[in-house]
Amino acid sequence: MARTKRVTLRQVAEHAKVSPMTVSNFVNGRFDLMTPEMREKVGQSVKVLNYRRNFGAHLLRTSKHWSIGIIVVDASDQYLSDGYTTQIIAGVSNTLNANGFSVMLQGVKPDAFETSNMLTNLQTDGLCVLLSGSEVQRARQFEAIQALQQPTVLFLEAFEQKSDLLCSVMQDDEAAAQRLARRVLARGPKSVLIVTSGENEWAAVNRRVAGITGEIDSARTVEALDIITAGDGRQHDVIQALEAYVAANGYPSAIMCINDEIALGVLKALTLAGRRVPEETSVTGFNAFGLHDITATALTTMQSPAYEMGCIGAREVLQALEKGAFSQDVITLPVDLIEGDTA
Amino acid sequence: MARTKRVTLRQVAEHAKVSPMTVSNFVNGRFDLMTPEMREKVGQSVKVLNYRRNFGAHLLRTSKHWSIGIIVVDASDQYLSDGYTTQIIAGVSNTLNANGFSVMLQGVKPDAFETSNMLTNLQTDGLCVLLSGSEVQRARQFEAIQALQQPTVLFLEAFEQKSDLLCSVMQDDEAAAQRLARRVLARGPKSVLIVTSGENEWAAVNRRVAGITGEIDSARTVEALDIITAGDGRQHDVIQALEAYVAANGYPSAIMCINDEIALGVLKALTLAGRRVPEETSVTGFNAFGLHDITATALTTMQSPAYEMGCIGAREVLQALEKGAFSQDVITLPVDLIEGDTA
DNA sequence: ATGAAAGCGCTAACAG
DNA sequence: CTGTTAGCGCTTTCAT
Repeated sequence: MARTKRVTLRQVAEHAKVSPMTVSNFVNGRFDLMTPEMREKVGQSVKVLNYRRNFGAHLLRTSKHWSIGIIVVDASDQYLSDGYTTQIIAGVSNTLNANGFSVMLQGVKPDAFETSNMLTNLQTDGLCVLLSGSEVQRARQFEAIQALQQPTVLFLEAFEQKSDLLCSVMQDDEAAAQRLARRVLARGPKSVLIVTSGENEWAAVNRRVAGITGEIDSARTVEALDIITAGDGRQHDVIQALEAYVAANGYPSAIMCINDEIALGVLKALTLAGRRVPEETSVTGFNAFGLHDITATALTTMQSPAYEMGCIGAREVLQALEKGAFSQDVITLPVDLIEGDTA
Repeated sequence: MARTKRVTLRQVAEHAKVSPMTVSNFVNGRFDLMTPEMREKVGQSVKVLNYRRNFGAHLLRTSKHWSIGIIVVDASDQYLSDGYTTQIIAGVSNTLNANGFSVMLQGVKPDAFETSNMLTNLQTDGLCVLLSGSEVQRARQFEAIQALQQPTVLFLEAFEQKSDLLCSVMQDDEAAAQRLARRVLARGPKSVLIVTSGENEWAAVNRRVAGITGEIDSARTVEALDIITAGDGRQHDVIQALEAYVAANGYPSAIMCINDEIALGVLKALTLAGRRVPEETSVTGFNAFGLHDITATALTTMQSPAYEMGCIGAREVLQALEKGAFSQDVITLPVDLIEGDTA
């Protein structure tokens, strides 16, 4: 790594024949502390020498990292395979980058959270976190975050315990699930099957299930309501789980899936079995990620404001860093219904 | 941000009643420079005081950031919407994190590359880059990278100009395209249509087109070979572009799409038009991202080793940082055929 | 409006 | 094996 040594502030000062302090002021935009000629002169030298401040020295002095960490807790190495996650990250990173902050990204397994180098190295000013795992694991993750004493935005999840350093940004999963359930109920289904997956246990998934079952229970028109977990939620598992269910119980009149990927798997299984959708069995997804209309019959699903959530979360961290407090404890965004043809 | 001041190395030294240097040695794992008792004593103090080294001071002294930047050049804000990209990033970040490095991520518009804060702030030891844009733009991006003098891994792209600081990690798009074309040619199509998109101009796309056309030309069995560009490659554009083409030329006997998303759009259009696949028209995709078998007839496509490419690229940067040179200029990985039912 | 002095927390180099 | 010295490049503070 024989990199040529970088130009220092002092060298610029010598070049411009001023004191280092004036150069520092120039670099930091404090132009009111110098005459226009001075400013011009120093500006020239900075440009000529291609000066860039040494980040380490700056950091040592100011202890501001200008960096926000994004931690994605996921059971799989492929922690960016979910469109929901990536949209949030895109929103967060674009907003932060536009404000001069850099973004550190790390995917972590649920039980490795506390020991991840994002948490141990502490090179950030704040955090954005997507938790997952069992309730116990999530609680431990939550504790680890609190111990850091950094302003943190928690996506998709809110904890009882409030703090000035914590802000939750979520979508209204329960209301969305209710909305979707109402749409399904309009067809007067006798039986409803909910399909979830066990790969990642998101708090949001529980809220969706709660929303659906609540709405169905209070309607009192559905005779049978079952819930199955389809392995890790991929194609193969979904089809297999559905086949097993159908073999024992016959086809339900409606299948509500906890996300679009599962719904597409269900849709395929039904199509292959020659079952008409939605006439014989209606199907719904959740959290459209751009491929809901890829099938011949477009999937009925919910459109989450993921990118926007990312932007909002990022703005909240920035505000917390600037003003010392988030604007709110919990920010909940509405979810839109995509009126497809499967329910 | 009234954060309690962090414990310093000096304080640990006082607590353990040793010199700061010994603590430093302890923290940096140089245990051979101290007696076991010393090591034990310092270890206790470090744990009791919950000491963590000040990153700024460490950086100022060593000028090692322990950080690698990933830059994704994309025309859209949604720079993480492509499964190919996200798999590469997952591979890169997991590998780097496992080796104690953190990862900085930034999405950049093609013409904002040089001014992105990743390039101007220079807080990284090395870079991993996914370029896109017109040839002129990509050339400019390439120049900007060279100016940084940091070891850089270029994904999906290789430039003429070689350098010790540069390494390309790619998949063999041309060979893969040829392989796929041979599969298509086996059905003896009279006419072939290639569908690309204009959203991002990846160098890889050009190689795929070259592979397909080369194979078809040399076979001399196809009467008509056309290429169309379907807007930004989304559903709507694809269907519209295909309809326009068909209205003018009729249905081709084979449609080869430059990626899976386009292929799924084509598949939908054909299904809706009642055209049988692959009997009347065969269809192929490229770069399967997990949804190739979501449709009733599984898509014939190519499986790229994206995650692995990410891991390999990351290992190369690490090696370049350690030993001062990459293992190779260009690393090319093979692409596997996924034998679906659409071609 | 400009400059000089001091020190942030750490580690390389050397002395004991 | 342990300690001392010096200084990385910058900015805060205070003096001019």
